[in-house]
Amino acid sequence: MRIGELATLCKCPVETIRYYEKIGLLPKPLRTANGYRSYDQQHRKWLQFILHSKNLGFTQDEVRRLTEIAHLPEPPCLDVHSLFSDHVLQVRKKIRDLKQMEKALIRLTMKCENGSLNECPVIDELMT
Amino acid sequence: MRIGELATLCKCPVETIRYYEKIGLLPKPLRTANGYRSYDQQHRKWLQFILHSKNLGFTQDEVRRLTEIAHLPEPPCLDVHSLFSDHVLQVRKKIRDLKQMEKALIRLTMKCENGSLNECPVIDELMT
DNA sequence: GATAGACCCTATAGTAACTACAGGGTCAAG
DNA sequence: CTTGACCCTGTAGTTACTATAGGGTCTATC
Repeated sequence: MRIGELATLCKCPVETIRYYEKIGLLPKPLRTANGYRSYDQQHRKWLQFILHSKNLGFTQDEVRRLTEIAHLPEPPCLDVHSLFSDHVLQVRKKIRDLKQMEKALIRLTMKCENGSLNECPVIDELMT
Repeated sequence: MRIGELATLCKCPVETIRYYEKIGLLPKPLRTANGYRSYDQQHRKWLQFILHSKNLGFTQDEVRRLTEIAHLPEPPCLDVHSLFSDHVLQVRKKIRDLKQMEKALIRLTMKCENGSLNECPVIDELMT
């Protein structure tokens, strides 16, 4: 199948597929006589793998490590597990940080009294 | 005061201060005879304002709008309020998305049974 | 046989929000 | 008079793409 078909199948822009190939995340496909990329089902699986990992919030670097593990003949489950549990911790930290942010934002908007004031106390507080 | 002193006062790298000046977030300071930047207390307040806004998760563009409002003679509280409440919604959406992620990650790590398996079912699932 | 339109190709530049050089100048202390 | 800590400008690198320029290919239709 050609790149456009793979793109619609995986709901991923064509440029992104070429990009993943360029940075070595997705294995290079064969080329037809006219130079077009030619993909098979295995490529589809690899791309799916990358996209799902991204969806779970893994960075390019982490995805790279995951794909390296996945390409091994007998992927060691333990390595996958440790990558995942590290990542869960990071995600939890982000959630905590965002909740802090939310609290701070709400505290400040309270000072505004729904924006009914003429002078803005929020700006003053942000400057100090 | 010179850029290094401002940097240590605000706990912000020197390069970042120059960067904020370049993109027009921080007003250009006066220069001493030898070309060094010379900052006063007002600059410190503006920089503080930018840094605090970033800490609350505002993007550069939002910070720009906030600083524009803050630089007005009578900053309209209503505008600040609407920027803040929009932002709270975005933050909440991010929290929801991350919680989804966390759930999916945990469901997958469960499949691993603490990495004790020889074959990795997580990799298989990510490919489909 | 010409041409329009939908594909495909490469290579480069742009985005956010900085950070890290390279290659210089200034100034006070020893 | 030189060492070291500052300061300057300008450019390139980072992440994870997206967009554009400038072309080639293939199929259908007039």
